[in-house]
Amino acid sequence: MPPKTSRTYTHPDLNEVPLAAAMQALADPSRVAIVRTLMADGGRELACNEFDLCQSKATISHHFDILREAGIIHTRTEGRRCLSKVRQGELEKRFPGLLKLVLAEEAATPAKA
Amino acid sequence: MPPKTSRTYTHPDLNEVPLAAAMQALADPSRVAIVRTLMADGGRELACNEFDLCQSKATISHHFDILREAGIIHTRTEGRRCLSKVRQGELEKRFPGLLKLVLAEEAATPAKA
DNA sequence: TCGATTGTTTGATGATTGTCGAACCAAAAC
DNA sequence: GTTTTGGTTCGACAATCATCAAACAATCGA
Repeated sequence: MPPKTSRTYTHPDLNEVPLAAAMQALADPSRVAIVRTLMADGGRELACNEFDLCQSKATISHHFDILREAGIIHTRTEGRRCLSKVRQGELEKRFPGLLKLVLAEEAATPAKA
Repeated sequence: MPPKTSRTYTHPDLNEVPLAAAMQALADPSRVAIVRTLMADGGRELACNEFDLCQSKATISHHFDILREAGIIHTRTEGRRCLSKVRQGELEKRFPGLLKLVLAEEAATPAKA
């Protein structure tokens, strides 16, 4: 039986998302860490509490909001968990190479960053 | 005879610039407009007052600072003008595809952006 | 039904960012 | 030498952003 009032998330049409919004979302270290963790092993779906972020639950929730609103991740609820994954295909189509840049940067990041 | 104390600008080694800094710099509409104007006709060098930005001189100076510090543009003085151009080659090498994304976005920008 | 878990929302705080006018500096034009 | 022009710096302000504690909501487990 479907849940009564379970959370549903709205996801923008990526064609409606400006590049600046995606860049703004990916300019924050915490959000980049989220995306990289999701993209490990080719891409997977993870729940909010499966990240090693050392931040409050409110902050993490906030960051997932921003990534969702920028069209970078897709989120669905399963029981009391919310599961998110990167919208790889659509993202690549809308912003070719952006995700690759972000993933490549992990290896290239200067020590002081 | 070389000028006494003419402005000289320092430019970061692009290998020292994190992707997040470049993205942050390019997430602002004014700075993106600057980059696009510089890149029109394949790339050119322009002075600060050759942009149609409708902002105060202090604000424009501020935006050029950020682009320079993010390693996106190179600036030199010529008389009382400062001339800037996009560091295309180095930028493409360090962040492959980033500039292309920014330039492609102009055509693709949703009406409401 | 109650307790635990996952996640959201609210309101607040501090930091960061974009903006500007005014004052200032350097070079060119007169 | 003075005026004009291009650009920088300073200090201030408003907006935005990242952060959190506390309270709350929905679901699962006992």
